[in-house]
Amino acid sequence: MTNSKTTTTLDSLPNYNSSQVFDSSSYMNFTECLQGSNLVNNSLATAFDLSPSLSEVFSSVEGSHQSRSSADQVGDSGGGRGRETLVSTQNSSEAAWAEEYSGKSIKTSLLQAEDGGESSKKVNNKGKKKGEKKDLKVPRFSFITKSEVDHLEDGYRWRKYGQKAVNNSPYPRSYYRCTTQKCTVKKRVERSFQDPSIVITTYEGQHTHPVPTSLRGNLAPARLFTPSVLTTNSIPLAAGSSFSYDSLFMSHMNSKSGAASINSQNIISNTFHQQQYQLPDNGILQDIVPSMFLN
DNA sequence: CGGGTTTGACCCGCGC
DNA sequence: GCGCGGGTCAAACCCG
Repeated sequence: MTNSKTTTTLDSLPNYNSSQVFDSSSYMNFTECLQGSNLVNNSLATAFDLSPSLSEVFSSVEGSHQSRSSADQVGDSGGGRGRETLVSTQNSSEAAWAEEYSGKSIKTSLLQAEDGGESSKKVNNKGKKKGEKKDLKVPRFSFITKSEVDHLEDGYRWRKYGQKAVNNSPYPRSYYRCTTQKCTVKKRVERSFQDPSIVITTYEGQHTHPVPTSLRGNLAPARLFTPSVLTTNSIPLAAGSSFSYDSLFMSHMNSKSGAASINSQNIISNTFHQQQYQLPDNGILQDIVPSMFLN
């Protein structure tokens, strides 16, 4: 675990039609999403920068509604517009995307699945607390990583609470929970059986606390997506400008829900606060933005 | 000893 | 109704 550089390409939702993929109400704003997914508060930065073996990342966002049937969400997806098709439901996705990506360079895409169906169905109705079901939308954010290590360092502390064998795969799926009290974020990690170098990480929920300072010193937000991490060709934003992921996210949501497609102007001007991140001067990050949300 | 991991059992929803 | 598979629990175990 020491080689590779991380190259990430954010594309867009592989499998869905932009016009129907989202139900904005079901998604949290991007920052939340990222935060919940450890992507913002330095987590991914950690992963990208500090995880030696990480070489490529593929990401996706899922807003989950538990109510949807998997057939619903996955079903029609039929390869959204010429992009890589990536079935978001993880159970069946394995083969699907392994197939898709094996042999090709993996591109990072912001995949939004309305819940990825996969686990949403059962979610948590453990016999114990049946009174309270956490049915509501559990925001999910998943990404594919080409890494030799399964559990990427993301700044948060996790406790493994389970492991299951995955169908048709020699690699097990591990379940982690954030160790911070009252934080219900979960993370699921599994490796592609077709391409063992690929790891699928899915975050569920959002952290209710800041990243536990510590682990790796301080990681500046700007380093979140480092130049080496991102490569993509898409609509550029003004380099050096700061933006809010939330804005982007919301814009995306809007565009998804029927509104006109977003434009960088929108993205930058909208403010949904929370954290704002500085775009690196080299403009790399700017590339990622539009591509993440335009679709 | 506290905190994390392992692992088999259990729960539950879904499809047949 | 039943079996399957995913997700979670929790006791046992490990480790610093």
